[in-house]
Amino acid sequence: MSQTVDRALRILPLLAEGPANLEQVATRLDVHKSTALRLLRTLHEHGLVYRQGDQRYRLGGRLFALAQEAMENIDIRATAHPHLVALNENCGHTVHLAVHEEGEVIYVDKVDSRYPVRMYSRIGKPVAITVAAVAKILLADLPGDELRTLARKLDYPRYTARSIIGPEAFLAELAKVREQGWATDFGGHEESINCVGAPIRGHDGRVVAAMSVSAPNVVVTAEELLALLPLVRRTAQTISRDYAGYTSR
Amino acid sequence: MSQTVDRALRILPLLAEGPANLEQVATRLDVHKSTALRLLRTLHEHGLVYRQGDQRYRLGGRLFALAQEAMENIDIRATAHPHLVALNENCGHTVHLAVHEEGEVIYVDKVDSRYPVRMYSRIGKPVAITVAAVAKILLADLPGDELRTLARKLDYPRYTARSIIGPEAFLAELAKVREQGWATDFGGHEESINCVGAPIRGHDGRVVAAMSVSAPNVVVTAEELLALLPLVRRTAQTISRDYAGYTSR
DNA sequence: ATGGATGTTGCACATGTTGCAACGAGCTGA
DNA sequence: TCAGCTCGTTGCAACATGTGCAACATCCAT
Repeated sequence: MSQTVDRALRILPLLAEGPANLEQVATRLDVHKSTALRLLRTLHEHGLVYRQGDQRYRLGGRLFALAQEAMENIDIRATAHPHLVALNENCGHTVHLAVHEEGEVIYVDKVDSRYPVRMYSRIGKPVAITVAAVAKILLADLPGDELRTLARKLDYPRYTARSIIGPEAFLAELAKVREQGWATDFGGHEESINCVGAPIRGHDGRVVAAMSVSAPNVVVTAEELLALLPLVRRTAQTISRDYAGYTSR
Repeated sequence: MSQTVDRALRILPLLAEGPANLEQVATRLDVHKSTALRLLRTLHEHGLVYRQGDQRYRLGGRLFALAQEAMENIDIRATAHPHLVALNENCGHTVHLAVHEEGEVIYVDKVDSRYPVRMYSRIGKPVAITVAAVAKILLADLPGDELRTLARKLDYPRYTARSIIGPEAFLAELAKVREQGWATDFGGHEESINCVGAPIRGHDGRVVAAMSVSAPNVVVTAEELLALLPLVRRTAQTISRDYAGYTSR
């Protein structure tokens, strides 16, 4: 909509790939050097890009601070957090909380496993949308037409032999998830990692977030993890009640 | 420099305070509604802001993804991480890694305490710059004039009775830190939390990052923590060597 | 010294941004 | 049901702002 702002913002993902100098930025934006310079300066003034010693630009620290504050405004987080911690203390595994936002699913909270072998994930990281248990839960709640459109647009990377490939398989899996009210991911993202997840619902019954418990094969088998399902679902329901009571609107 | 981009970027910290509707944004930017609308739409297209159900805007998920990627480009992180983990396994306390960037100090890595009582901090969070051990270490390395300018500009919040207040006290503390090559924070930020930290240096001897070990009083006394100082300094030196060898430029 | 590569500045032009005014949608109370 | 309010959206004309150019500055290698 706004050309100038659009150009400036296109610089950010570009720099996210790695530091770049003025000319590289100008070339990739397809604008004159002087234009790129002005945009970079404006971003710099706002702390969104940082100029390192060798004159190359990279993303700046303000970005972290903003992401940080944004995270803290997500009110489901505050409600859920103590319950996630309690669940973690109870079962010892990694607990995740995720929300959906316009075609992306992102982790917004995480309580680490107490076992030395931990899975890699990080708050703020976009979730593998076609395979993760939390993603299935969140997307299963979308209206049918919107979901079909999304399913067609998605990529279906074959992370492992058990990854879900293609819109039909994905829609079928989501139908199952919607039906049963919970989801699993047994090695669909990383061979040796299993998850079980459950939805957190707002006062109107819509899914507002999803939580999951994850553990590597070397710690517990898929069956043992599945045995935790009732506990996970109970926790999700407790959070839902808490949230519905708490939410002001 | 660029008015349009400047206005657009001013929206971000504004939304970081909490969700806002079009009119609030327009008022706070001091522009017409239609202008604010166009800027918001552009930010929206890039995923930096998100429009929630009630039509209010808040910061969007792409921000997390960007911050995430930016973090992973900070190469000192990759070098330091295994050493931080090793130190954590050795002493059990929370370990932090921080860097300095234009007047701000931010945590870029963290390994959590194995004790149940953990301090609150989060990767990406700006550090309490006037009291934290890592901040003292990083700022102590700045050139004298730049440092004095900065010291005069800073706020000195009285977090606790032991917080450092005022530029003179701060500069004196930094001189001591520079002299001795390590820093502490005994309850200057939170009454019951102590830290000891050491600098990580690049090939030219300049401080490129700082690391620290933190623990609450209820777990170990300040004296016991101080006993870990040699270990912390040794780890920092190991990372420095690793980094100087590794760095390509 | 000389040449090349890259960052920076001032400026004239026209393109994109701006505020306005009018419209639309949703809500409230009479 | 309608008038009256608030708040988001749209089209447009005026002109402020962003744009690319060309010249200059700086740095490095030869």
